[in-house]
Amino acid sequence: MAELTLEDIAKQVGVSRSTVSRVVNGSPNVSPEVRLQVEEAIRITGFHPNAAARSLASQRTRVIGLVLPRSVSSFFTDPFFPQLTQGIAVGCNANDLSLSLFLVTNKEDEDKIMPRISRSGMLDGILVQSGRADDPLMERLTNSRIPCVVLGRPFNHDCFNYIDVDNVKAAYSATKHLIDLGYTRIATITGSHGSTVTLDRIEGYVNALTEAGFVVQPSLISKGEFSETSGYEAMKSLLPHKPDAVFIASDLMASGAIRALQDSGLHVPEDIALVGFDDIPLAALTKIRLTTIRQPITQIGSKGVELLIDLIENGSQPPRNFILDTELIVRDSCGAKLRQKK
Amino acid sequence: MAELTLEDIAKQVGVSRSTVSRVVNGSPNVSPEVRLQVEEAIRITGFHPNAAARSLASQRTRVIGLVLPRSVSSFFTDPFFPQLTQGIAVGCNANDLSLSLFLVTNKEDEDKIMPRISRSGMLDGILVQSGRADDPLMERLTNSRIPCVVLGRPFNHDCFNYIDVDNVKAAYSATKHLIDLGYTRIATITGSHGSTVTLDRIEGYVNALTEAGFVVQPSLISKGEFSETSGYEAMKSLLPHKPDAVFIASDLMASGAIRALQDSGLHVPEDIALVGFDDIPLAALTKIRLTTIRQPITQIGSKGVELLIDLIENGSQPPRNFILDTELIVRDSCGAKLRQKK
DNA sequence: GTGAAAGCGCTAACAG
DNA sequence: CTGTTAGCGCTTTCAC
Repeated sequence: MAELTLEDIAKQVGVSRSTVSRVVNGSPNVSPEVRLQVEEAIRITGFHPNAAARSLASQRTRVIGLVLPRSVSSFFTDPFFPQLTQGIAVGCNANDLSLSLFLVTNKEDEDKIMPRISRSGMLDGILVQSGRADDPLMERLTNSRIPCVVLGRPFNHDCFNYIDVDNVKAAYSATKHLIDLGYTRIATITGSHGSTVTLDRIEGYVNALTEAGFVVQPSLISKGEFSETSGYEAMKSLLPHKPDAVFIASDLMASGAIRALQDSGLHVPEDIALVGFDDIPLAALTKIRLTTIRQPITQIGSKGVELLIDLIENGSQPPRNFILDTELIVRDSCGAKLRQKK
Repeated sequence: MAELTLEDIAKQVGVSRSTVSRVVNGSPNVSPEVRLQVEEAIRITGFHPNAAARSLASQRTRVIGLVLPRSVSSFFTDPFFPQLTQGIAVGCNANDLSLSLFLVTNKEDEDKIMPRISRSGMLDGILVQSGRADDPLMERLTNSRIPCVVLGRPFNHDCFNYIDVDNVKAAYSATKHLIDLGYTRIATITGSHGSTVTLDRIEGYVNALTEAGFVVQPSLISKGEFSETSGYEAMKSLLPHKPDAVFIASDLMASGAIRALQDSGLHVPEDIALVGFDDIPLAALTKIRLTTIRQPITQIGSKGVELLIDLIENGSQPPRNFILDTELIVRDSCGAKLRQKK
């Protein structure tokens, strides 16, 4: 069976192609009787308008892109990204949008994919997960005219539409929680170097310490890069400096840290208390349940879709942003249940 | 700047639109000099052909879809899916294809998404992850004419193009490994009810037991559904029946099983030996490193893309399939290092 | 090797 | 409220 066209339906009902088009697009300018007839014909035949022709004529594709840059090397090791993707997918489904996924794995990908993204008219808008200070992708994207929402805080946040959580505040509250529990040598394991999340979370950590009158000790700040293994290594390197608590910038790294502690014969939270970040499913399932900062990951995704749709329909000036709330989830790893709050 | 068209480039170089089109599409029928000039003009202007117009004229979109049905509820809890997605993305990048992601989360999604997938000409072909016996999606997909590759073994595998591993053989080798190590009360935790992976893995388990002269005991077969929690529950329910080893249909469930064992004060592998399935990154990172069956997850994805491209270009009859190899990865949880092989 | 011309199936003025 | 008429930007015969 050859694919049906508007014309076929029009002929069948005895109206013009335009009328059928109006019905398909929900235009009010169609008489009820005609509308019913056309709808019936469409239903019976299973007609579905051709997407390419539609896009060509209307300059709209109803497709948005999700770009995960090279810096996101951990698409499948950290549940954060799949969960974000899921949130976006749900938002797309709800709005009759299709989602195109661009996983950039190397420089060649980037060079090949970028023009397709920005110049071929294939996408109505894009979502980019990025918080790298120096991501070359961001610049290329800014130069293109395509509506764009960043998931995470862009380095130069005045120029972008973005969705984020207040990482400074969240890290502050995590660290403050440890301070309030009476810990005095509070370390931190950071995220990847150069990303805004990492900078913000360090800032929150420093703020809390400073506010409480502690001196920030560089030896208690250990660099991770969001992977489990990096959490393990970072924890190991922290041990000689005898921290009694650690704020860790992701749950995945926290699970690595726990592994390092186990290997060293130390107990959580008795010997060292831990607070993580993200609240991935794993956090509640480890043997020592993780106290952590919950991010509304799914909502970041769906809110991003919402904002993007708005930009597409109403223009993107001036840049807007939404800061979503985080929540401290107290479980076992912080030792709150063993200690007395001050 | 308005978007450039073929015509603009043509005018600029002083040739016809057709010639530019030929250059863009790598047709051999262009003189070297003209080709060079056109290429130069394209490079300078940054011209990129309009995807919609191209699709409309050529009936090709260079977009393929990845459909993850409702039954895949665990897109972000089990690393299997993200990893598969990554493999597919890499395959797409390598072949200048775009990837459209359809995460079906409920019945409404399915009804809305399906016609878009199969009738709107938006996709050149699709990849479906599915192994449910009764997935309604599969039937709808078969009825549509769109080239389709199933990732996993479809229930009625004669009718489909698919990529899979030999789950029967893999489960057999996992179970056989436990038998060879001298265990005598070997249990299994299965995957979700009704999926072909689950059936196949049970079959392999039964085969190994039978071959070794063991009687298959229903009380030693516990139903999971691929989630961590279900692994935990399944292990708990197995405990009263005193297994000395368990073959578990996924690493994620295995990690749940380990948690259950820890809660019960039992040690792996001293009290109970475990073999998992998948070899997700986590498997090598748990405190008790998991012996498991490694699936070439990424390759399943990229091979799927490859086959799909072939179907699109050369037709899909007769149905073809590729069965990829698995490998038993011996680590600590099976107790191989404590026991003497027979 | 190159150009002219005819669509691909749809939307969007515009006229009635 | 409805039909007519132009395209949207490209591919693809078909002549030359």
